[in-house]
Amino acid sequence: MTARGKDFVEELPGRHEEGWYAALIAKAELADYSPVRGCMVIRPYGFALWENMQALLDKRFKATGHRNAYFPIFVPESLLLREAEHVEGFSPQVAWVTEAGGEKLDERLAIRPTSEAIIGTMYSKWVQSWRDLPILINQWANVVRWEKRTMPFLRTTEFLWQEGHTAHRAADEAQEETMRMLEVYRDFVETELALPVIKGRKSEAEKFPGADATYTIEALMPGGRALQSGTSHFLGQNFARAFDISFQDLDGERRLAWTTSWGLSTRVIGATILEHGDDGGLVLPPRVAPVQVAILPIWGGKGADRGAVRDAAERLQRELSNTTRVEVDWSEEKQIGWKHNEWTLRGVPIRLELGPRDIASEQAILVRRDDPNIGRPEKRAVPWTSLAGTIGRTLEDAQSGLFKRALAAREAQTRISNTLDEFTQIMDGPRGFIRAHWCGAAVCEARIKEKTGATIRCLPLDEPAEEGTCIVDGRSSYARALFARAY
RNA sequence: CGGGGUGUAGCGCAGUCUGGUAGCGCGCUUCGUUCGGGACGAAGAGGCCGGAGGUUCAAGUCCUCUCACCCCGACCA
Repeated sequence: MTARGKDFVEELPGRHEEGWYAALIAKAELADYSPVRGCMVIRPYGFALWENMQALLDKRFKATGHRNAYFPIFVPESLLLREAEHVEGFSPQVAWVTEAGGEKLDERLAIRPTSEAIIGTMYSKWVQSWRDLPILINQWANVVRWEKRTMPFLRTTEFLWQEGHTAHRAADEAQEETMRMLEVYRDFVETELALPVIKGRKSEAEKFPGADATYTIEALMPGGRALQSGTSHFLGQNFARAFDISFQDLDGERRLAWTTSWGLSTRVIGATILEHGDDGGLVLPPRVAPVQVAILPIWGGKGADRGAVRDAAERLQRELSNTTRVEVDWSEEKQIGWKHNEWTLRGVPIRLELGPRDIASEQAILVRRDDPNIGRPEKRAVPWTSLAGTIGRTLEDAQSGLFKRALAAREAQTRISNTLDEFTQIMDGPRGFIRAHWCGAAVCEARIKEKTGATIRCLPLDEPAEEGTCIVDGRSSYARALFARAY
């Protein structure tokens, strides 16, 4: 690496250094801090990433029979108070509107921290007969939760997400829906974001306020901390009871509906950045990258034929744009080294260099962002005629490569522990996932959290049955729980 | 909300102890030379020193109060 190249890398803290994440978000222009505490501005490049994620997820929602709708951002206090556990869980985080139109409001309005209350109220009006069920609705929205400590994308006061809310005639149907959407999340996050996750059920202490059961997909970030990346809740009849979502069944009996809710937020953008990024900056999974291929024209020195380079770049852009998201860096002032670093920082999966020498031999130089050798990656000459095919295969290869790399990293950071002492040592050191026996008692869970900072991320669904004893009190356990410090 | 830290040009910082004309690097503008991994020269533009009050002939610097952000904890998608 040249001295200059090194200077560039030094501008960005190393992958495992303090400040890497925040500096990267700023430099790659994903987001910026706003004048509002804890709220960030998602900049066009970051928003394009979110739009790609939305499109891929929304397609899955539609394919599983859901439709989109939109509900108000304000929730009257009386509605929020209907479900006891729900209020208790969310009230410390709620922002209230108490005054509007120059007058104090008779009833204050919550800015939604989640929409079960307002949606449940509407479902109550819409459901009369068993024929009205199921209701399968999703909304893309913003919500506000007054967090004490914020971090771009991972935890912000206002964030964007989607929340699905469904109502069903029977418990098993709602339970199936809960699991179906959990699987949709797993598939989305693993396939599109290349983030390996573990599906599981939350413990009583960690479940959604008001739910009978909460299911989650948990990812492990490079720092050895877990990130809850999506949740699906089986709400039982709790909300149906609170909001009177009832219907007359086939047999003439009046019954309460069974409901579910599930959400995934812009937090996954943070997960994608953390998981795949490196010393050079962002590394975006090709399937969601706003720009998949960056064409970097090399204009050549004085007397070089810039027109020929321009024509070739235009031609390649036109051809490739049928199958990929291509952008040409048309700037003529910046030098090629600058451009390389810029597009590296932005995580674009493939860069194509196109200079006078390449024009002569009708080829382009292809460089992969996922090449671990950031400063001087492998450069491959590809003839124009086979470029589209090569790029298609390379993008797929990069996508699966990112997933495999992340999976291997997670496996390397997943440990089995049979004693609390050993558990504590791991949490004081490398952290990561720990699979340990737990008797199911909340006090034992709390004890582990107090001693190590780790919480039960989930009780993995595919965890094999295994007789063991709780690492805290020694009582019997029949499967290992998954522990980690959380983001 | 506790504990620690930082606010000075777009960004990164020095100057504050010991009060006396606002500095440096990068970036930006213009011109010229360069151009296959962050080029070079010349000339420029850009500041209510986070905010409010106070002390003083004089405040970036001292005092009081505030606000914001960052890091570490407790709370959380």
